[in-house]
Amino acid sequence: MHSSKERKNTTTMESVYHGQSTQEELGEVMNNLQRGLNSASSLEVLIQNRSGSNAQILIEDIKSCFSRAMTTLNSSNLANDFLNQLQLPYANSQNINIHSNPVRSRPRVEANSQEKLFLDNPDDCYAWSLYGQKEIRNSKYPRFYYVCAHKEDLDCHATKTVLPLEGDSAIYEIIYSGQHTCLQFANEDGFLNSQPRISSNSKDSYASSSDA
DNA sequence: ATTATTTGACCGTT
DNA sequence: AACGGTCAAATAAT
Repeated sequence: MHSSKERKNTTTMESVYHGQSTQEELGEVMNNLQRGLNSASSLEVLIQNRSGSNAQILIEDIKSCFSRAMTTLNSSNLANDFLNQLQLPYANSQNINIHSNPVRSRPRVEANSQEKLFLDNPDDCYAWSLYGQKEIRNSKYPRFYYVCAHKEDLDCHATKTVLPLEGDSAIYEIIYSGQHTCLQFANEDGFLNSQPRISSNSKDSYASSSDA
């Protein structure tokens, strides 16, 4: 029926990495996040003394927002590069748990905002919709293809792929593509209900990927 | 019944 | 022709 065979940017999954990052901007973002977290924590202490339920909910919301924002940065090489260059006090934060990148030196290709990460957890704070999986030639596990869950309602075309890698510890190659245009709506009408809905794929689930 | 996941076909790229 | 990214029908889960 729907023969929407519009081939989009099936860009090659070479060593495509993020482009330039403005360190001032990123530093400001990180500082503001840090300030917000500190203020929220301080406010939480005050709220606990007064036991206000509504206020407590707001506090949780605030902390959730900061958490998601920091996770967003965590899902980007921007934060990693920045923290590696400048030793900020929150460089030891648990939110910055990017794994060492096993990829050798790569050319800095200014591609359309693709970022390849190697993380121990494929989850993030975005809502993704799984639209397919594919057996990959030299990989033991298939690659999972996600598009932002707000593609339809908010016309957000951010995508990501998750490829579990073999190894002693579970590491996932995660490639983010595109921008989350849905984020601009997040703070306007309150929530974006971007609850993480990614199925935490354990390797045992699809270990039966026998011969083709 | 609705939503999520699986699966294979389709098709562009290499 | 092989590979892999996308689509959508089939199936499973809730």
